[in-house]
Amino acid sequence: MFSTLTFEQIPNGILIKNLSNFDLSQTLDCGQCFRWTKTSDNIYQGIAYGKILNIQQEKNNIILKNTTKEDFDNIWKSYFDLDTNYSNILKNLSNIHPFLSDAYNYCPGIRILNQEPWETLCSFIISQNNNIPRIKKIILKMCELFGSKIPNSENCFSFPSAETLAQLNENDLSPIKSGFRAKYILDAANKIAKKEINLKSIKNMSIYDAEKALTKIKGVGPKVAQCTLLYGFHRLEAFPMDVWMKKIMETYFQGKSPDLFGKYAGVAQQYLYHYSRMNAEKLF
DNA sequence: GCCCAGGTATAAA
DNA sequence: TTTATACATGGG
Repeated sequence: MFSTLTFEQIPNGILIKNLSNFDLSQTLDCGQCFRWTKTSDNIYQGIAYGKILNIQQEKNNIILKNTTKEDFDNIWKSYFDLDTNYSNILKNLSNIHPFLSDAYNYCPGIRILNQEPWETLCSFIISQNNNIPRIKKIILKMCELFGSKIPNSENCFSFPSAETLAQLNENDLSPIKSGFRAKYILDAANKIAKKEINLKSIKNMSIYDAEKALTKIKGVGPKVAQCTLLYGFHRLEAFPMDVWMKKIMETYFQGKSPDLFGKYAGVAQQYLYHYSRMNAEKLF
């Protein structure tokens, strides 16, 4: 049976107890999000939906600091996917194939976050042919230059809206050092701002139609589109097939140990969710 | 210097 | 329809 989530209000925050299949570093450092920083052991600070959060993990207990009950209910509960019972899903997936079981054992604590669609789209456009530290730097700079300062914060900025970015040109973007991706960011911002592509309607499209709509943006191919759908729309059936997934599968099915999991701990686990809805057996 | 980074657009086979 | 190459930038 699914035990309901129990949490209690503490001074200036929320305490959640006995949460299984939740690991902060596996979730926040796996490459699905780019605005979290480890500030000390087991503590991360991040920004989403225009709010700052400090979050700490001690074994199966999570403390959300500097937040309110209201923000927890409206934002963070959904952001960290706390209403989903991962244990049963993952247990069932593990029984499908040893590959999935290995993937599960490698990183059992990854949650698929509910991030903002526009931020996710923009972030994954920046991610192409790039590495995570630099992706984070570019996004940080972009927020500092074009986002709004978060009230009562020292130096924290929200993610700039598509409307804001749509007013810029390539030259304006040069300080963020996004290189050839600048024109892609601008094309995305323009198409979203002009409602040429409506992010709200994408939520309800089939995965196929959604990918087709997103790939109308310059610089958005299948990988960026599927990542956006998985991480920005929480479409668990999305399947971002990338070079590493291909390598892992090739390696695995040649009978070798998929040591490649070590390079991107997130990959295997993230792709698990794909199989929860797709007919995975065919692939094996 | 050279190579790579969780891709994509573009130009050739 | 598949296969190469450039692309901006920074770090190893």
